[in-house]
Amino acid sequence: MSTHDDTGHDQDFIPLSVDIAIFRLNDFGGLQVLLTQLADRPKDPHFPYPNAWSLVGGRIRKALDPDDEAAAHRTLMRRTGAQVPYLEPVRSVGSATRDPRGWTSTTLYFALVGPSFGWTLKPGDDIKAIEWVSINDARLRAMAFDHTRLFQLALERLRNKMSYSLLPAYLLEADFTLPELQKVYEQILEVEIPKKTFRDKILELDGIEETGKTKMTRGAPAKLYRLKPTKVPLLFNKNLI
Amino acid sequence: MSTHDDTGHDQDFIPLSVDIAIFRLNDFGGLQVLLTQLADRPKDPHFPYPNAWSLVGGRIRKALDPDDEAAAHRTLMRRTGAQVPYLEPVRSVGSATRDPRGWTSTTLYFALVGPSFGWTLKPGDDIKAIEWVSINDARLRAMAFDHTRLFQLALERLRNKMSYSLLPAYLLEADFTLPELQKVYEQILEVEIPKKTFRDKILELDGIEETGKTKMTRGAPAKLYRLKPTKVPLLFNKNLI
DNA sequence: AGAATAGTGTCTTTAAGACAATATGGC
DNA sequence: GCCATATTGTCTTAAAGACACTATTCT
Repeated sequence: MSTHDDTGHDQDFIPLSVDIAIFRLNDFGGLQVLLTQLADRPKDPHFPYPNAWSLVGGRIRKALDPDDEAAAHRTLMRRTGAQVPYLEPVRSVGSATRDPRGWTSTTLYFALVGPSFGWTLKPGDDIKAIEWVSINDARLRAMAFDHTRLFQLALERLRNKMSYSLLPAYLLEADFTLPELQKVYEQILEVEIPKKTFRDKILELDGIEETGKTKMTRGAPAKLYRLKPTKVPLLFNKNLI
Repeated sequence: MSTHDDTGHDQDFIPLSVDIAIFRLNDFGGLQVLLTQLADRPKDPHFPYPNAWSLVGGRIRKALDPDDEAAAHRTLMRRTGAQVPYLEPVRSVGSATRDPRGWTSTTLYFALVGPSFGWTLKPGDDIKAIEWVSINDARLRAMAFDHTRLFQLALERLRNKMSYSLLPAYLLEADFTLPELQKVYEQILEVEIPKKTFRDKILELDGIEETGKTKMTRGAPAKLYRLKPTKVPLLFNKNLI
């Protein structure tokens, strides 16, 4: 048996969607996620969550999406008008109960964008508002469908993976300093990391390189680094924290 | 927008399946995975992979499966007649090309079973044979659909996760000794671990407890341990290796 | 000059690993 | 007793962390 079974009953076709937890840092270094507010839909009295907030998401369209990652990119493009630099699948959730109208399945992604991500937030017929929201915002605790749990899964994956990878670099400009990078780790993981240890481990990883430029701050100027052009963000063999 | 979009077109319903990489150890400690051989289906000339080997899998059935994990359990039960002690989702893959007949999506799981997993392998109309196969077996390199890649993803997840968790305990009897556990790590990760380091880290984790019994070997008897009854297999804060 | 921050060096503490010592069974 | 293996203890080495020192820029 496999994916494919011609004995499959017609009634077993299931609506498939993607939902994306897209993260950025606000001007003070706080982590935010992009939420959309579902419209009223007066013409659709069975729509279960009018006015509720949800992650960015949308149905997979066979004709438009060669694969599920393409569906995620298309959905983000539709709402933000820009291409995200980092996108990875977290997991899929399918059940009879996550949508009161019946069996559905969604694939959850998480995305990271830097401060100069060139988005233009685009509501639409089905979306009343779209907004960057702090990860402590109360709206995240009462979202449509199972999106509260999806958001938690995405945040957990982000925290987990950043403790052994250079992922947080995608939340900064392409050129960044080590003190900036350290602050991102400390802010999101809510820990303090000894400066020496942090620098030694990051540099030993050999996943970033000097740009030759420096960035002025209030004190001494800091060297600017960039990610080396590898496909995958480099992984620590031991945890950073 | 969300999982749910009443503007979704009928032609965007997509066949959904689960595929499971179920692992066990053979009598010599080698890792094996359960494969099925797809039947001929002479009545179905469009079936793309007659006689090919594949992971255990099947269509999700709305009427039978409250959620995707239930579908995985039901599919495993159908082929092995037994309940697996450990099952976790790896990721979903959906694309227009993974099945030549059109857009499909599957959720990949991996499962671990111990030596006394009470299975009875059950072929069927659509399955010609079902067999435990060493992870080096050539059939794994030429499976139906994208199952070769799915298998690699599952194996990668297993190797990755066992380096910071007690997962390998699920490949042993409920009561196991530390030398047995160490051999599983070493076998699957293909590394040697210093005995003292291994024991110290495993015990410090506090995820296993002594049963009070011992197991005779060729030399001195070894203490038997069992997993403490926590839901989640305990995670190391630093990698084991 | 003084404040603020970047980057480095040194010493202490902690963890990992090598290796030996002891213990317990089967034969 | 002898062999094989389990389990623990000790010492060495390596990594992590505390902390101080130097360097650079701005005011």
